Order: sequence, then structure tokens, then C-alpha cells
Amino acid sequence: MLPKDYAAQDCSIARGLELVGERWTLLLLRDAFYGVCRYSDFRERLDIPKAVLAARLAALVDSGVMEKRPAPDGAGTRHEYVLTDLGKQLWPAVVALGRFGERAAPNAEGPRKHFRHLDCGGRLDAFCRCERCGATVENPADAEVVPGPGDRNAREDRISRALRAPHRLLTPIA
Amino acid sequence: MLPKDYAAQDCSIARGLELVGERWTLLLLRDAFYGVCRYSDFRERLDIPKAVLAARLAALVDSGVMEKRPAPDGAGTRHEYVLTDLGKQLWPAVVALGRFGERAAPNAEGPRKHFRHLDCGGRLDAFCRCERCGATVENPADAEVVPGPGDRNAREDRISRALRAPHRLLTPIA
DNA sequence: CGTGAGAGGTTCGGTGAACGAACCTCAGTC
DNA sequence: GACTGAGGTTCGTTCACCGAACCTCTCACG
Repeated sequence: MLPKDYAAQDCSIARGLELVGERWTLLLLRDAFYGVCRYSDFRERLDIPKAVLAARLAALVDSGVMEKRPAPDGAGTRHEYVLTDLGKQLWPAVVALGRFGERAAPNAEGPRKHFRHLDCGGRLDAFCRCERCGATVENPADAEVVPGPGDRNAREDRISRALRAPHRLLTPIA
Repeated sequence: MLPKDYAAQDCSIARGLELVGERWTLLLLRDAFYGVCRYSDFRERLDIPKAVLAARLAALVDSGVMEKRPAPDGAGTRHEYVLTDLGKQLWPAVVALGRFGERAAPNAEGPRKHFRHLDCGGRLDAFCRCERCGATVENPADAEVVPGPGDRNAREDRISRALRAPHRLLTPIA
């Protein structure tokens, strides 16, 4: 969350928040789970100031949550930012926050987006359990994002449009 | 996290972060799960500016995450702030963030604090599953916080001292 | 070879939130 | 009637966020 550290808070939650608690950071990570991996795509989807995006990405790379590397398609000056194993540990936190947000500020038309178990098509609850088969989905790659009934999604950027169809997590978009 | 809203982010996670994403808010909720419920106790434990604490508590009450009510012990001008049912939905998010923080910035001596299943004494993983009996602990009242080997905890306030012994969640401290 | 465009930034001035100290108010108590 | 502790509010300073403008490097094209 925030600019300064939580000094004097000898607590794992505080440590975690120092890494991912600043404004924008968790939305950025959400998109990383969705498969966004390029600087310009993050920008397009989040409407985040460039300076802030650069700072957040650098901080995430620095703390080992994301990895920055040259784009695989060889193209010139491109990079990609992908979640490290450490970053993927945030999976249950992202899911839980999403379910909370949905309950706290529900859409009249239903959920906007949700996560579905690839194996059986069941929805994931706040504990990442598949509501159909009961399994806890520990690996985000075993799930997909699907638009829900309330996904009016006014955004028209490349990424938001791509996400109007189901998409497997951690798979780069386009 | 942050001051402003995430306009134009039509997403449950963004909605969730608007409610609990500002600086201090999640630490405050962590303490609420621990059983802290008085204004002055939050202050003592968090070293948070009074104005900010008042603003955060008001916002949480306003959004239905916490409830403010006169203290049950009848004492004069006292209040207590407790989690509502909506607030308790944050349980998996708090646990997941804690486990993440622990992995991202580990203590040499081991975890500082962790959660234990009351029924069987097993530790909870990032998905709130008991590592001993395998059950998903959906209700925070079925768990307790226990200090771990790395709990050097320099703080000497009332609350931090009380939490050096195992304590059932959602049970008011002292 | 020169020009242009897109990716991935950095720099800069203005605004608004967080910080911390001081002050305020009300209930009970001595 | 004075004091104390709970639960705040007010105020000036500092610092991060914002957004616009600018910079650099690589590739594509003529």
C-alpha cells in the first residue's frame, strides 16, 4: 500500500504489504495472472502514470516477485515481465480479494469475472476450492478467467477485449 | 492502498482494494481478527496517526466491513469496533497475505506468528487448509494465532504482549 | 542513409494524502 | 471542582502520486 514501510511491525502480513501493498501493485499482479506481460499493455489497461508503473515494476522485480527479461519473440527493445515462483504464491490472495470485493460491492447483474477450474469447469471460491469437484486449485495454471454476467466492461483496450473470452491464467495474451 | 478510487476498473479485485487497499487498513483488519477492538489499542499497536486511524475506521464502518458500537462493559465513552460478517470474508485474504509475506521475506529463526487449527493443532497453509487434518478452516473462530520461533517482537504494548501467548481469533483481547 | 514510429522509459511542476503535534470534548472519579 | 483517559479534530509540513513533456534505442521503410 504504500509509500513507506511499516517499521516496527514484526509481522508477516506487514512484510507482505510492504512488497505488494502499494497503490496499483495488486492490480498489476492481477493482470500478470491474467497473462499481461508487457509494459505498454499494463499501461493501456490500468491508466497508470508511466513513472508509477516503472517504479512498481522495478520494485516487484527487485523483491523477486516478478522477473524482467527480453521478449522471446526477439523483437527489438521489448521486454516481458512475468511472475516468478514467489509471485505465484500470491494466487490465493488475489482470489480471496476478488471474492471479497464481489461480496462487498456486488453488481446487480452478477459477478464481473470469475475463476473456473479447467479440469471440471467449476467455479473457485475464496479458498480456491472448486465448487464442483471440491479440489483446492493450488496452481493458477489449472484455472481460467471467464467473464461473468455482470461484465459490462466499458474498456476497449486490447487486453480487456481479449479477456471477454475465457483465458487460461499465466498464459500470455495475444 | 490508496487515496483515490480505481475508476474505470470494472473488476471485483479493484472494488475490494478500494475498501481495504489503503495504507494501514489491512494491518488494522489483521488486528481486528486478533481480537483488537478499541481505538486506543489499535493506536498503541500500530503507531498510526490518530487522524488516519479515525478516517480508516470510519471508512470501514461506512462500507460495512466493521461495526462500531458502545462498549459492552458499560464504561463511559468507550466504543468497540468489531468485524461484521462481511469483514470476516477477508479471512482467507489475510491468511494468504501472511503466508506470502513469510515466504517473500523470511525470518532466519522461522515464522513470527502463524495460525493453528483449534480442533487438531495443525498449522494453516495459504489456502486456510489445516496441514494436519486437511480441513479448510472457513471460520476464523476455529483458529488461533500462535507466536512462532521467529517472534522476537520488540513491541511492548499491551496487545503485543498479550499475543505472545496463543489466542483464539475474534476473541477480544483482555 | 535518413526518417519515422513504437517500446520503454525519465524529468518536472502541481496537487492531495499522510504525518505528527497540539488542541478539544465528554464521562467518570477522586 | 479538578483530573484523567477515551476518542477524537485541526493544522502545518512533507512526500508520494499524477499527468504532460521529453528522451533514447531499435527496427522498418523509402
